[in-house]
Amino acid sequence: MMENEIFRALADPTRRSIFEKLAAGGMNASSLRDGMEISQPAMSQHLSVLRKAGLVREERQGRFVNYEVDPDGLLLIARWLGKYRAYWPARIDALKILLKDMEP
Amino acid sequence: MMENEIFRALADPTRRSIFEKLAAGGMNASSLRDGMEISQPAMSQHLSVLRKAGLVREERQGRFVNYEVDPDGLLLIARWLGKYRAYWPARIDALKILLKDMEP
DNA sequence: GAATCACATAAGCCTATGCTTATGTATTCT
DNA sequence: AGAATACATAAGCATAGGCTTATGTGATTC
Repeated sequence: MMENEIFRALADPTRRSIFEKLAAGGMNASSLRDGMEISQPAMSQHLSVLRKAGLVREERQGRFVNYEVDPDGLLLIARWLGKYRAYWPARIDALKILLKDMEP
Repeated sequence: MMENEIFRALADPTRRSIFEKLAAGGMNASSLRDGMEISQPAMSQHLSVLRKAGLVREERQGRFVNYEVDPDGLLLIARWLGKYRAYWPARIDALKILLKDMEP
């Protein structure tokens, strides 16, 4: 799981939508498609990209595969953001406090 | 400046390198190229993408153009990350405290 | 004011990427 | 066992994205 894969995964708006949907609660690939106008293979491919980036993880349940947000990916983004804390605007200045714990 | 432009800008490793270099201190486009094996037009194009994404801002100084990190872009990422605070791993749990201030 | 410098833009090429249709692979149901 | 369901993978296509070479533009220097 690399920084590069994460940002490339999030560069696609459809994938960010999928991720956002999963953040509201884990679900299987079919449920994810509901109301999304996306083909089954396209969804499968997007989930694969998200999974390889560490943003999402899967768990087989019978013939369904349940997907959920993987905190590991979010941690990497937080770390990336942390590198630039010197430039954070004042509104998130408080973040500085916790950054000590975030350093690799 | 949109969320989409930000993530797409950061999806390219060269652009993340440029951004990281700028985070160490503002400088002009030529200085940015030093030790980077990148053509002048390529650098100019990357800077344009970063600027349109709100990650970088420019200031003309004579015939040089000085670039520096734009905190606005970072704020957007922080906001995006904030949406998923429920999934942040324990190590950045402290972030929750400040999130009240980050909400739009 | 002509040459030079710093940078931006244009046009074209090549690869990456997201989609489609078709097919493969588990798992469940009858 | 056979059909159906849920999903993954393969192959092909069309567009997007990053690079290159060439040229344009604004500022400085001689």
